[in-house]
Amino acid sequence: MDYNFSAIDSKWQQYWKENRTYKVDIDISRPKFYVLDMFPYPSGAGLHVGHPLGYIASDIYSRYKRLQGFNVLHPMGYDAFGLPAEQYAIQTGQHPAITTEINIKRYREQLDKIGFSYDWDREVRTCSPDYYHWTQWTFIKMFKHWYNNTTQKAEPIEALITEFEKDGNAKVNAACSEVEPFSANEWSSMNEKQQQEILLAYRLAYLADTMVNWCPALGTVLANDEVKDGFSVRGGHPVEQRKMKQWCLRISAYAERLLNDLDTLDWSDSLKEIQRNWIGRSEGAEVTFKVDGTDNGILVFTTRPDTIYGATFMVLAPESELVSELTTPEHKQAVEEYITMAKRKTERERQTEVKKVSGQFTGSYAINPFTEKKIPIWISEYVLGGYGTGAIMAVPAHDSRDFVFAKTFGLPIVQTVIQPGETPTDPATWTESYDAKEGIVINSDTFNGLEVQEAISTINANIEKQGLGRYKVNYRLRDAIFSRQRYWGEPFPVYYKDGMPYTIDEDKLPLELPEVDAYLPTEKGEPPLGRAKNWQTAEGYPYELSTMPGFAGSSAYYLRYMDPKNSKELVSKEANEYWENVDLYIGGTEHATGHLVYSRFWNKFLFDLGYVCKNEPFKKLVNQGMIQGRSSFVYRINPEKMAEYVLWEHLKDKKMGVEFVRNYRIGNSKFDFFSPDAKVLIEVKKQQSLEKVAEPYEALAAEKGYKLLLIPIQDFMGIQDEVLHRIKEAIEGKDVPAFVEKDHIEKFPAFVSKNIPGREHFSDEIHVDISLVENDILNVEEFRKWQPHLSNARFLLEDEKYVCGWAVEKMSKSMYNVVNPDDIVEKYGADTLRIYEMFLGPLEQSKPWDTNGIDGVLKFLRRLWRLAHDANNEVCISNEPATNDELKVLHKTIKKISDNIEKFSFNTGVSAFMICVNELNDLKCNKREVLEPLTILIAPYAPHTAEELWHLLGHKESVFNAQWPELKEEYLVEDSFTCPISFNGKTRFTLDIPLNMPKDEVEKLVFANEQTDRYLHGKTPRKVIIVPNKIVNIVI
RNA sequence: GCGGAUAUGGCGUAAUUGGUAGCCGCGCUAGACUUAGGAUCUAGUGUCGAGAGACGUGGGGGUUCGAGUCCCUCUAUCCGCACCA
Repeated sequence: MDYNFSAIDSKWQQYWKENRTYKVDIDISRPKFYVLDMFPYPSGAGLHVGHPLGYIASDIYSRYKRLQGFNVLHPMGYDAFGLPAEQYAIQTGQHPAITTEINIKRYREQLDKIGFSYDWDREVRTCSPDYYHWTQWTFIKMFKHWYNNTTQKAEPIEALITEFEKDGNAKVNAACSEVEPFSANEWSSMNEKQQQEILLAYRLAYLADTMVNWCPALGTVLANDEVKDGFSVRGGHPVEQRKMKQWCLRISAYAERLLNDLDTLDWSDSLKEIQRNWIGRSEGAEVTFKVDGTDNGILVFTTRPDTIYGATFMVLAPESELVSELTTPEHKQAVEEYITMAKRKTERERQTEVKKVSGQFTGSYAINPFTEKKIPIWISEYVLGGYGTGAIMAVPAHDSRDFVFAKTFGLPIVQTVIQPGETPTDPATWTESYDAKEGIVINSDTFNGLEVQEAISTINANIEKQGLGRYKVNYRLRDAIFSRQRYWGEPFPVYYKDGMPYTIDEDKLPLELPEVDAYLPTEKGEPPLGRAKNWQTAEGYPYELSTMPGFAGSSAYYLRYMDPKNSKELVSKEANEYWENVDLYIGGTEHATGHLVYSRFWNKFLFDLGYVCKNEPFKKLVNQGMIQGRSSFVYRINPEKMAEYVLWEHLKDKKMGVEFVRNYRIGNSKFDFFSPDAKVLIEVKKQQSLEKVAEPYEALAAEKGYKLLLIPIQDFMGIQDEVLHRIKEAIEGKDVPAFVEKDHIEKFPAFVSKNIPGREHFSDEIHVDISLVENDILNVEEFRKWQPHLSNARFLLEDEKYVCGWAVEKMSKSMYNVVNPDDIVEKYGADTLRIYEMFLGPLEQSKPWDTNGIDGVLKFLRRLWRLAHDANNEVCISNEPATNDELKVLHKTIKKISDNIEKFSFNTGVSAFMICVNELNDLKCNKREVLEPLTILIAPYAPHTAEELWHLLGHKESVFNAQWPELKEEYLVEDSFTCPISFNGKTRFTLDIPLNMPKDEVEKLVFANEQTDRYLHGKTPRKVIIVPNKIVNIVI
């Protein structure tokens, strides 16, 4: 039988399904291994060849681990709540659940065709009530816990109440929103609403007025990682800042643990760096500056207490609550105008205006606690309300932003740090500030002469001693905003009583998403859930109308896979203690600051509560690169540009005998061409435009005594000769009609091949579906059928072919460059697709999809197949013992393949297989002793082919129940080494030298060789370097 | 602006981690077989040179017996963050 991949694919996919080959259960007799893919959002577009890249890699790894005796958990599911399904629902009225179901079905079909080893019995969908039951449950737990900074963990809210009843909140060291101090007595005298309000400030899931990213087009708020450059990541709609009451998760409480525990993870440095950046830890001091003439103070955060003597003014964020209090009557109007202006700006505008300096003086002054000088208090947008204390001490000499601000508003600049050995200059003459954190302190009283680092700690200590402030660590990480004004998400298990939120009882979970008549906001502007009937508790308390964001469902899915059918718990203790956490997680970098932060937080919270046994969810993480598309372009002729270009090419070289100029002006009228000698004006335009200008142009020409040629460009291609003829006649003084006959009025879209000269001057680049293009040559007939308006398309060819342009871009529907894996599987088979994707290059690297070379992979699989078949394609396997040469090839391959899989170097693995098959081919080896282990080796890469070969070798069970072949080093040992002999570092020839030969003998051997004399050129070597079993280098 | 990564034949890439640069595949050239086919097989293929040989891992410099690999510097591309005090 020939290598019939489609028959093999379907046969074994069927077999795996029927025999539940990939079903896994807890088995304490075997070590576990958990391999996880980032589950996909099932979009309407289906999978493209980029999606499976990571799945194939993790599948290879899973199968490899299984063959090594591990009990491998390798599940898959769907991140099924999300915007696109909802947008589609708004447009069509179809329930998102239906759309999602259809898409999931399609995804599943596509995934099945590639032959993954998922245990589909463990599938999860974030949108199914059995699943979001536990998302809601976790939310309730967060609502009922607070973060104790002293113990560094989440603790039950009841413990906090007990503490309040005993001592008030004075001794509580919590990560919380701002709360006024109160005593035990005050606590007991509060009514329930007041108490709830205080507790809300402590809860890990809390409701608060926050500045949010509001996207008017989507009608919802977005998380920071859902916004990029002031536009929504999904849809690209503008985003603005707005203050709204929202659910938030106090993820900032975990900032330090999220940061520190990064060190324990086997993730790439770049990814860890992105997370460190996102968490953004900075050490410094919190210092209070007294407001002049009052008892109030302004608290600021600074990382540079060493420069406090250089603080010559203060700046508040415009949204700071202190502003109204500090603004004096004469500055009130200007300040208020400034604040209104700042509020109106969208995130986008703020970002583009980063370099612009703006601000207003409040009229008030503060006292610098060290210099005791009066310094003015300003407000400016460059100080952010959400970071630090929303106020800064400005040190213009040593901070570039403060410097620009001081320069703009003429504020004083005082230098307090200098590079050793330099003499101070007047800061007013500087062009930029000295920001570096190194040097010697000056102008700072008793601290003069200290080195910056010493000064920071000394002044810090001084601040604490004087009671001005304290050492403080700040994080950039903000709490996660957790409400979305959408329909297609998890409902909050929350109802409102007396305006305060309460969670429903856990035994009432899941709180199922209600039906609505439309997926749009209500007339009152409430979220879509406002349309649901009876959306309230049995007692009549209204439920929350927002739903949870996308990351809610994806934050703990890896836990649910461990025990997906459990209706009593998120995950049983037994399952969690067996599977622990994810050993290998593969996915894209796009989740670096979103999902991967939220998941870690979520896991740490559950860890604090004792529901999970591991502190971190994902031990090792590998980011696969993106597979980009290779778009093809056709060049549509722009008739106006074309006509001008072609004419100009003729006119500029005096081909007409007279000189022409381009773009000639008479008054306000512009003509395309003019010849002063022949007194001819030429204008090229669309017929309709010409008719409009004909009259005034004729008048103008008549007035000057010029001849006027108005040339319509409709289908210019067909009338070039005619046009040129008319111009010639005009130049020669013959009387010519102003209009060329309109004999080509039909609209023929015309396209020009890529390498036609001047193409870039007269055509527009248009994406063309890549299925119409092969090797950059356009299939002209198919192209005409592609879209109705192209049926009459005409082409300017080169060598009778239409050559397309191309570019590497993101794979997307709109660029017509999407490659569907189904097509590749159909044409080449699943195993070829799998191997080819791995062969493309290193897993982490982004690369364009390019099928050049896929034939090589198919050829390789055929050659492998033929090792076990004779010339007539009959199975032919020898039971003779293998020769040493054959065993050497095999064991070399065992070593390489194992090493490469461990290192995730799948591309070099493929290369090793190719070498192996080539060598076995040369040896004409069809021995069972070699082919059997080889089949196991290749099974992770090419599971279908391997199963079939395994079967042909006489086995009844799946190859995945076999054992990974054992490496026998003894077959790899060589007795001699081909040693390069180099002169001055340049290799000249090689010598076979017995392994481990003593150095002096090697030297003798080398100098006994006549080739050595040739390269010595009669000179005596100055030095001979012999690195045993590596190289010999002779220095002359 | 800050941070990270990358740069090797015509193309995708490889190099035991400082030791023969270009493995494997594509493409290309030539040949074989053939009821010419986008099948299969064989040989060749970094550049210059008839040859000996010289040159060659983005550019320049350095360390070293020896550098694609280490150090300095510049350039280009990609990615992340971006008024974070």
